[in-house]
Amino acid sequence: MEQGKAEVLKGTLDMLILKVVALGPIHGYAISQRIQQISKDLFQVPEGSLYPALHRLEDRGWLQAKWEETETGRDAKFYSLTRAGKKRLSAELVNWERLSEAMALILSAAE
Amino acid sequence: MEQGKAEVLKGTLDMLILKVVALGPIHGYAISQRIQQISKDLFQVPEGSLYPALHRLEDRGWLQAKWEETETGRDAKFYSLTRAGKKRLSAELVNWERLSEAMALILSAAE
DNA sequence: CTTGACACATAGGGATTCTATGGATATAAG
DNA sequence: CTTATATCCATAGAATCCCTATGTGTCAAG
Repeated sequence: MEQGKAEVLKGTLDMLILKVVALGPIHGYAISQRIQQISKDLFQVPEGSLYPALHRLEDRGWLQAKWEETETGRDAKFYSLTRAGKKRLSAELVNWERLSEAMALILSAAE
Repeated sequence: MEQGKAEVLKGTLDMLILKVVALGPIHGYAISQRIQQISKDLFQVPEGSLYPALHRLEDRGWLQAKWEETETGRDAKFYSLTRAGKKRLSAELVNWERLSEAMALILSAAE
């Protein structure tokens, strides 16, 4: 509720991760930074939320990971979307549209 | 994810209830129907979610309740916003704006 | 007289996320 | 050199929020 940092809306973290990974292979730590950056510093994704989510998405077959080196020579787990992950993302995007439109209907309702 | 009924976005139920109550005094059962109706039948609010939420909002001082008769002669608990509830709602609306804009930023991000 | 709508309520559990903590490596600061 | 900061991964435990399932009672319709 405060001005400044905020948590991601519950239930949307998976979709946000899938979307960022869809922009190109990327490792976990960078995903969280990217979300923060694109959201203009609004959303924080703590590592205790991020990594369990990544494992969940991998377990469900939406992400695949392989260890590679970053530009700076560090080892990092790079994630990319599977075919199922792409389908899942697109379904989640469609669903988000419906839900946020319904939200708008209610929040703009007048007596 | 399916077409048809959906759950409310997690974390938004309190705001939706406050908003509907802000339209005028209304009892619990009708709140859930109203949310469903305004959302064009998308959102379902099961009673097991609704009533605990109403009690929570009352405990926090955002809603006040009194027993009255409905048009059809039944007893029902009519809720209205307290002053604190109005402030809370308006804060939640502002916050929702910020969050959904940040969501849009990420979901429309291109490489 | 039984089914369905109305109206309230709670217990118990599931899913998701957070806080707290841990480890390891690189780089910059002092 | 040593310390702090940033990078990168990970898990345990708790908190939050919501749902399913169940229960009570009333009223109207058939």
